[in-house]
Amino acid sequence: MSTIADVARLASVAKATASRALSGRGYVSEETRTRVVAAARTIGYVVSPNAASLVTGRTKNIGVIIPYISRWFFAEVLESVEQALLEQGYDMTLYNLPAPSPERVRVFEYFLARKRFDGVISVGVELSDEEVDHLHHMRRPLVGIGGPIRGVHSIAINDVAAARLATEHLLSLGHTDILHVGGSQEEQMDFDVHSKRLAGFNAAMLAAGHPLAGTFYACELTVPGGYEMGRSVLGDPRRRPTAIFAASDEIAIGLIVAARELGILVPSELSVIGIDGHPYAEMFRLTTLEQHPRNQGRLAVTSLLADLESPTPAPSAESTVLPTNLVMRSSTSAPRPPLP
Amino acid sequence: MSTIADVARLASVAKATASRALSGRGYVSEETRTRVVAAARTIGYVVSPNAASLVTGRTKNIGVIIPYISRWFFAEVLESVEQALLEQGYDMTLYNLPAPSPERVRVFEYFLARKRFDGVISVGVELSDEEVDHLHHMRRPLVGIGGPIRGVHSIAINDVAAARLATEHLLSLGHTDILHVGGSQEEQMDFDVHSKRLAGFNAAMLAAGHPLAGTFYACELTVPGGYEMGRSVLGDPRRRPTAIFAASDEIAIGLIVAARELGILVPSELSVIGIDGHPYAEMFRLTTLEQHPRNQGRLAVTSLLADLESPTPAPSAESTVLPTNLVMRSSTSAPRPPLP
DNA sequence: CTGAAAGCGCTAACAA
DNA sequence: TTGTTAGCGCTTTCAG
Repeated sequence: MSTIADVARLASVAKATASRALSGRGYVSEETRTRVVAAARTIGYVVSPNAASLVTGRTKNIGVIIPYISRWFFAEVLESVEQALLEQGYDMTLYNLPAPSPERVRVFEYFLARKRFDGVISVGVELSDEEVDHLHHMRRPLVGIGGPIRGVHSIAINDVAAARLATEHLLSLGHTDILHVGGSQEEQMDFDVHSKRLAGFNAAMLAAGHPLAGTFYACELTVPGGYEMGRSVLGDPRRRPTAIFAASDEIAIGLIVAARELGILVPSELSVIGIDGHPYAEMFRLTTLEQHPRNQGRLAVTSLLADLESPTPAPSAESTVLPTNLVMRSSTSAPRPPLP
Repeated sequence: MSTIADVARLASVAKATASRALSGRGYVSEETRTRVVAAARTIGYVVSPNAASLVTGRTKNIGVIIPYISRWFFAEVLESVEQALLEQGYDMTLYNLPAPSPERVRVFEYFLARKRFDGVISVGVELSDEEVDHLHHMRRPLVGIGGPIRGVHSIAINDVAAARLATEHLLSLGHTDILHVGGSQEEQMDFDVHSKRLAGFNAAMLAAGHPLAGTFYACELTVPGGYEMGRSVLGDPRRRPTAIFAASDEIAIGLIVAARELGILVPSELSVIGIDGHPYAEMFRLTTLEQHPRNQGRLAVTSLLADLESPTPAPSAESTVLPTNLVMRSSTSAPRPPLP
């Protein structure tokens, strides 16, 4: 593998000049620049970012921590982040951390601590005070997606408001017998997403004067999770609701599959609304609140790289939540209220 | 950020000794080792892998190229690769390359060319001769998943055999009117997966003496893709098959959703078999050939790291295909032949 | 077993 | 505009 010394020799200049010519920093005459570039091409020279970062302190590498890869929302965020970073010439190093674990400690204390990254994006991970300190201690920008992180910018939707909006949509259609199927209140996701969505649902129901008793069912936030819950809760025609607000599209899809198996027509006999904007929504006649994960990903990258350019004094105490766009997408055949 | 010099000073040893003590390479008395380690702990020292790799040539970082993140199979591979690498103390840098594009060229000529990686794992990407040369030129191990790569080890299933096996399963149940829904023959995926699976299907059908005309339909390899195809091909009762072999579980799921919407009972009126081992298989009464993506991922990592330890002389001309386990998983209610 | 010194590949001062 | 020099943080000879 050739070094910049080889390039310099071939172009008959000093290493420093070759460096300036190739990196674009500092003055080089147009003529020598072309000579250096030509030399680099002929021997197939590519800078060693390791060596460069040793002296510049910049690695052109961003660390990303994320709890799931195969859930739709997270996969979309990841794709958009990777794409945005690549466009800007950055590498993305990925850490997949499903739950608090020994591995997680190791990632924070070892992997993230080695000045290998110019910055870190934390996707859907609620960091402990200690972890935030660890990260801040490195004096590198940090951006969050999915909820606030002390002292840094983050991108998130307002979960309470989203849940409330979704529920109000069902209420406005005339539904009164509405269920919420969401994540377990005992096993919270990070940022208490489960309880926030439940809170939004409850608020809307109470405001409309409906009782809350027996309106909430907890399941895993996956399609099979929603399916199982659907089988058990929709089986009994007497206690069957006319509408369900699901905490995620994946749950909603599972519910719809179960409903159809039980001979319940969706949406005419059962309206289902979810959150995310999942690409399967249309084929399942699902109404959903789009969460625009790709936008969130790009926004995070933009914000992080901006911080890198001009080290903004980190927002002191509270984090900045940039609310994302929330668009209600009604599917081809809109949910209908129960026939009188 | 503290350096090894700080540690050395605090422990009253030379930098070299501190280095030996912390890395475990070279002789250090048990007593000084503990002193050095203690010193490192107190000031929170973590090695800079960049600086270390500059002298050792090892980066403890593996590059991964993958065409999709949100498709189930790829997400699973990614998760398992990341996990296996982390266990071994390696970072994973991810490049998401959906299609041949200018971006792709840049990744190979720039990002992968900068000796930032100890090795590369290529998941489901068929590399051009030029790209393989690029990679080999770096004299770093390379492992493939999904199909052969010239001169290196790779992990893959036998697509022709898998398709044939799936089709034979349907034939053995007594089906004669079988369709294959798979990827377009014009827009091949890498490694010609589409045509291989079609070939396997055709072989089984011919062997059983069935005509091929009108048995193949092409769609996108996604759930909505399968759904659309299902709507159009299952709509007409006269030309409806009794069984379908889908090239992927995602297609199969889409087909089943469409079938159910059209009032076709699955599996009693329509048997569907797919490939992958998707977690939704059971709830959709789908029979599937498991492809064990997580095993493939771990196998790739093991193979790569082994190559790293003892630089095996690359398998000269042809690549080694380690066939993966192929298990047929029958769902709760098995596909049945058409009633006579 | 430990220390001193050299140097990995590169860029940033500073001179020229 | 270019060259010289120093040094980023670490590991590795090579002496001791």
